[in-house]
Amino acid sequence: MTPKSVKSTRKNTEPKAKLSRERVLQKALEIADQEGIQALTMRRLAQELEVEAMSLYYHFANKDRLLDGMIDRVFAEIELPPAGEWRSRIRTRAYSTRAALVRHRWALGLMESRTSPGPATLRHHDAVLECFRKNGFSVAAAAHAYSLLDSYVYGFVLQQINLPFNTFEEAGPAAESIMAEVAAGEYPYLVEMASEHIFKPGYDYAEEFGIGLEIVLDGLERLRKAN
Amino acid sequence: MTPKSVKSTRKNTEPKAKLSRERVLQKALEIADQEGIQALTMRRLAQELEVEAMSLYYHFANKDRLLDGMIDRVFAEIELPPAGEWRSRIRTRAYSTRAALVRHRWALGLMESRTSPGPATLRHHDAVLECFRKNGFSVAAAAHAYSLLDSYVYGFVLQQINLPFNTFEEAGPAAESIMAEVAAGEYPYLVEMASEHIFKPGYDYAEEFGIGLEIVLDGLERLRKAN
DNA sequence: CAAGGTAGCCTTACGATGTAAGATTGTCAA
DNA sequence: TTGACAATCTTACATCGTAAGGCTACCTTG
Repeated sequence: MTPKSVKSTRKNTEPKAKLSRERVLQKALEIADQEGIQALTMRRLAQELEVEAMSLYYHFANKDRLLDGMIDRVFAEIELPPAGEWRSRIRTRAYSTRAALVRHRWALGLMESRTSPGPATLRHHDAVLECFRKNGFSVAAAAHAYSLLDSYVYGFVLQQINLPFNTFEEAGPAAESIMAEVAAGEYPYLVEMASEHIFKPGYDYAEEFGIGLEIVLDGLERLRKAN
Repeated sequence: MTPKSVKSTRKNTEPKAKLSRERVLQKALEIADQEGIQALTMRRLAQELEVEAMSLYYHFANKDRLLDGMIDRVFAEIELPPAGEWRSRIRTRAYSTRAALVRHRWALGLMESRTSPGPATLRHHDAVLECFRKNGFSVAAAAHAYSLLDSYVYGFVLQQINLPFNTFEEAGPAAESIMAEVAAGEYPYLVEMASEHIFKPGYDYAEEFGIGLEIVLDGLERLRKAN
């Protein structure tokens, strides 16, 4: 099947690596990661792969299927430690999920509207459920736990991505334009929060993640015991 | 061609309502709510307003500014009860937020990439912070609380929207195609969850919301006491 | 070997989209 | 009357996803 032998005889110019689902997905991820999802057009993607746009349609029915595939790749990056205490395994998974979604900032926005999960996604969900079920969670409790956990993780990333800045250091320029609207005295509590908490050296919103996560994990523990 | 050569100051037989930021936003919400955000094009919007597409650009610099305005309208719909115990006020707000985001399913997807909050958004955040600060939350605790609370709410809605179905009743048709992929025995815990919990009469994922929310509120209470 | 099938990529074309540039009109103050 | 400004329209263009079909090299089958 693999035409390894390039016996094209004469004038076989150069490489022209063959197209494949994987190669297309790989390049699509690169473009979206580096330049944003709006930079990912079929023509642009094809160009980077040294092909014409319509060639992509041999491997993907349409752009939506391509996006589905990209989402599945992101889920494949999320790791669930194979062994250990359930709480630390779930914690690791939560951090891993956040890392993947921040690494691929376009992924969350794509999840809305995309309702057909790929194999990596299904496999992942199954593994998490297994972790719950084998550690004292009833079926119902596992459902509650999963819902709470993922809601928190997804929601946190959504907010983190929307933030105009993450750390105090990079806030500098943005801070002024924001404060300009805000400082008129209309939003006293936002001003308080900004000046006394957020606009302080060393502040990093990402660190909030761990605080909320431990609270969520405590909640999961109670779900586990309750049933 | 437009026979609107109205004599002068007198209003004619309802000739043509004037365009305005508010009227444009209103119609944009209607279209997006009823037919999805992809149906909202400048031409379509203009048509519904009985106007040409380019006329919209007098009121909005570009489509992104229009979308910003729409998001702000959604935030304006979220209510925070003006009085009462903090826990019940925050609970009400959480339900109200979820309702608004489900009513306008396109809103969450738009929030990614939109980083300039409108006045209603700022006002809303300010009111919530006030509620925390006046009820024993330190500045830091209020920051943690807000992060956790909104992460949960946004994340839950994100999942709810992505679900192919919400209740058992509407699951019927979709269930089969899903189970077809899944039933091969590769995902035993997903199958268990589906058959023993989700695919049961009366199941409604939306009800999970309250369960997780109370756990989150318990967490907030502990944040409040801790500092 | 020839004949035909098929996998994989390309060419051309079309309708839809956001919006730049500038023309046109209605209204009102001077 | 004039002129200015606010609000809307006309025209045009680059870019997008993708439908329809063509081309070519390889493989199978006789």
